[in-house]
Amino acid sequence: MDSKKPYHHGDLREQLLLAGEQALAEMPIEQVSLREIARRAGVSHAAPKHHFGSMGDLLGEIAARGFQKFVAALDAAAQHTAMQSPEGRLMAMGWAYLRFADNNRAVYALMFGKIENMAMTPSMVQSSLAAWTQLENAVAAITGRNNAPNGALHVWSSVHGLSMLKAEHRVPPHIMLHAAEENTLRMMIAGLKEL
Amino acid sequence: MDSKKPYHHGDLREQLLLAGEQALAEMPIEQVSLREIARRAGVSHAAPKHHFGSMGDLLGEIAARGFQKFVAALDAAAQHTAMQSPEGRLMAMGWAYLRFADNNRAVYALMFGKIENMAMTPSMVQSSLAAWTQLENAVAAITGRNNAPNGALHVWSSVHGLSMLKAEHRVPPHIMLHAAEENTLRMMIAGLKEL
DNA sequence: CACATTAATTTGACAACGTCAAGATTTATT
DNA sequence: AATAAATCTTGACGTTGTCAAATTAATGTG
Repeated sequence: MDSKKPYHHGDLREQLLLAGEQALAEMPIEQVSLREIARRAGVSHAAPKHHFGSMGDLLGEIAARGFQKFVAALDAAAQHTAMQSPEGRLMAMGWAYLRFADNNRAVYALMFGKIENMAMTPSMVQSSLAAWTQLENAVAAITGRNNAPNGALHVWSSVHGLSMLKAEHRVPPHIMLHAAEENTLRMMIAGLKEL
Repeated sequence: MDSKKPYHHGDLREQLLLAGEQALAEMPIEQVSLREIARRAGVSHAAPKHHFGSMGDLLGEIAARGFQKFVAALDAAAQHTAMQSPEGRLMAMGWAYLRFADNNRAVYALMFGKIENMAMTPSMVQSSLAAWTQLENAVAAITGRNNAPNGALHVWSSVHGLSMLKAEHRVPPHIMLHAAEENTLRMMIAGLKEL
């Protein structure tokens, strides 16, 4: 059912997702509408109905894809630092997290709840859980398995908070951003060892 | 001009702000509309126009008030722990932060950018800056003045991230929340000392 | 190959939204 | 008391998400 090719025009479902991601990248999130996405895909305003029950379903699917790319990015960072120290690996994952948030602003905002009426698809829950597991593993190498959940929450909070403050331009101008980010990641890891 | 009392019906400006805050507390943020707020205030749908140029201006004012309450809450925590250790004080401020986010979900979301078209009023910028200064002072007592800005960013990131994850229900269910929060705050402070 | 069935898309409608312009109504000023 | 200014209402416009019905194309079946 998923693998079937075009019925009518093309694989509209895929086109809508791409158009949606493109729209999110090009315009402020508040003016990305279902009709705008349909417009970009070159179909009528109600065409999406058959592929996505509601706007929330479409955005939910985009967020789910975002989570997959997100997990992949963290994974790549982990793989790439597989033979470094656990601290070095966590540091790299932290930077990968920050980079992802920077390079996928709108999708990242979507993933973490900027839009209320967004469906939480099973695929999304799964990817989200995968990211946590990934993080707990990286943390466990430093704190041990027992403390991994609490450690992971600490790490996630720190990096996520930093991403959000940056994205919403809430970091005061007198702070030198890049150096401060490095410091924040270092402090985050230092704190981890006192758990 | 601000202190003038009712012209026509009552002080509608104030009523609209109250109705808005009430609406934000009672219904999902995405269905809080200008018309809904006007309805709650018992006036016609276009009545707000004279007091707030746009919906964003109204929400901006609500967010600005939120920031004032926020600063006051942090201040109270700082005062209340004035004779404790700097670490104890920062801990108390962290809990105050988390409590505020819990007790003022929608306003807190507003304050940190959940709604895009929100005006950033001067009063809001000022309160926001005040909160940073407050935090930097509390941090300076631990790290010294020079490191305070970077330390404050670390602290804010950690607590803000935790608040957001909680608010958006992104904390995995296998984590015992209250204890994990306490731990996160402790690790945050421990990291601060390694700056 | 014809014909019925099912899937995909369009068209048109609805209620709700934010905003604007024009009119009505009340308060302030002189 | 008369004029001006401020406040609120009414009605309109274009936009949005969603739904129902009509339309079109692809599939399945004799």
